[in-house]
Amino acid sequence: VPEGVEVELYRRAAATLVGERVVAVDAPDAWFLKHTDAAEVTAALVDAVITSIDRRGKLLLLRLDTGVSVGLRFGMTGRLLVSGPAGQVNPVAELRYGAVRDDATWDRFAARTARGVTVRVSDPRRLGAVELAPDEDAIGPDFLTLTARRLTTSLDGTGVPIKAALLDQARVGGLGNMLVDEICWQARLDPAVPTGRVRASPAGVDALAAQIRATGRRALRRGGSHTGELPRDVDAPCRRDGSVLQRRTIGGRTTFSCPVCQSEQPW
DNA sequence: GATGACCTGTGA
DNA sequence: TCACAGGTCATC
Repeated sequence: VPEGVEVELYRRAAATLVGERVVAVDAPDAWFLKHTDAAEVTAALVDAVITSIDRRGKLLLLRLDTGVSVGLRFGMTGRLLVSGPAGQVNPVAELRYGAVRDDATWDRFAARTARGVTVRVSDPRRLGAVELAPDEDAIGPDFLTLTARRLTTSLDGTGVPIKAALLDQARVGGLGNMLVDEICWQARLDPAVPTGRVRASPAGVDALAAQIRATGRRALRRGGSHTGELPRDVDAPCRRDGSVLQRRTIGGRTTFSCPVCQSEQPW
């Protein structure tokens, strides 16, 4: 599943596109284009030069010399594939999650540059999106550089479970279901604990911010948000104490946690 | 603030 | 055959 970790890997893979002029666009799936259509997105890209490629949370941004930015979202199953003139596919294509096949009917969006580099979004489930000039300010501080100070602001006074707060892209950008479960497990924090209780402890906010950064960096190093130590299996034992993991729905998402080592406030 | 819809491949 | 996966958004 493409969380911020995967999108960061996509960004690095796509860095080869910087400085390239776009010569062709293929946008065969109108449903995938949000607040725009194939003609408009083609007009925005063709003849423009890609000046930089940025990431805000799970949003990938192709910035153009025209001042326009094209936002790519990957939903649950979207992948970014970059291929050079020789046709080789970028290693990002090897990432393991969900479907690993590369079916041409899943192609939702593609752009080709003058030198023959192609960037392509493949998404079987069609939950991703392409958007012109997306609202970048709607995304909170990034999970890889999150400070305790900014996390404190993001956790302002509510009783929502801490997991739901961390999944809220307006509060923290880039975290998805799997990474949040892993972060809570690493922090020995019950994902159901009210956000206000975490915020009330400066030491807790500090530790949580550090854990978010550390877990994010580790997942990045290991190549994906699915590489954590917390098993996502029914009846799987906790790696720390061997307890049978608990499976619940929190924040509308399937949640795994250890009923023993994550049951008490660690701070 | 919680819930369901969106979408469709996957595996039981 | 059908529940299930989960990022995002609309609606309750």
